[in-house]
Amino acid sequence: QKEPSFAGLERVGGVDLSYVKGDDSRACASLVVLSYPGLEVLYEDCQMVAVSAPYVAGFLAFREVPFLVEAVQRVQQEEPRLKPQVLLVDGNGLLHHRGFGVACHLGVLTDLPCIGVAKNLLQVDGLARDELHREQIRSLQRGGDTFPLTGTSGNVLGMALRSCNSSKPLYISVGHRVCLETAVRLVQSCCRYRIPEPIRQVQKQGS
DNA sequence: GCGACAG
DNA sequence: ATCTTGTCGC
Repeated sequence: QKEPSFAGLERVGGVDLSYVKGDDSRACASLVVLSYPGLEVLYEDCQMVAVSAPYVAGFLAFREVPFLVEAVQRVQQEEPRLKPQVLLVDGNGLLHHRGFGVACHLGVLTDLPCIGVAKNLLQVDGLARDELHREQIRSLQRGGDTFPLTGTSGNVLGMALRSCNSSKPLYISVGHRVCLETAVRLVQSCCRYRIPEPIRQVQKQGS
């Protein structure tokens, strides 16, 4: 995507698993598709699933991705013209211990462009929630302000993004077939509140 | 051994 | 992720 205005982009999706309270094994696997740039809900799907893999930091994909793939297959089967052109995924992409978080898994398995959107920093490759990091967060003055998440290896693993008016940033990383700059710009353009609207709507749908 | 730990 | 208590801002 080289066009600054995202010409041709009409549908942005969000995927999420929301867990039943008090039951670690049952969850609602949800997909929403929003119009772009209007951010109106075009499609919602929620399917109760039995989750078997435990949550282990660094292995989120093995717990969640099978059900997210099924949700993408359902929209393709039932409403193919509403299939999203890009997915915002609750979790990380390249910002991961092994450089391959849930947003990468889902992208490869569905062949859809995917963007990792995490609400908390995954502490990997020297990145830490330390005083330096908190100071970098304080330096983000306005919605859209960013700083790169550069690991000890020297690689830029993602970007911290101040969305809207919230002092707590989002952690954006490449999932699949989207560069980091485009990922940050698209997420920013989907934000009415701190959480970008496709993920906010899918979490509302799940609960 | 202890702390850290996306969702 | 969920739960719980309290605070701030619109």
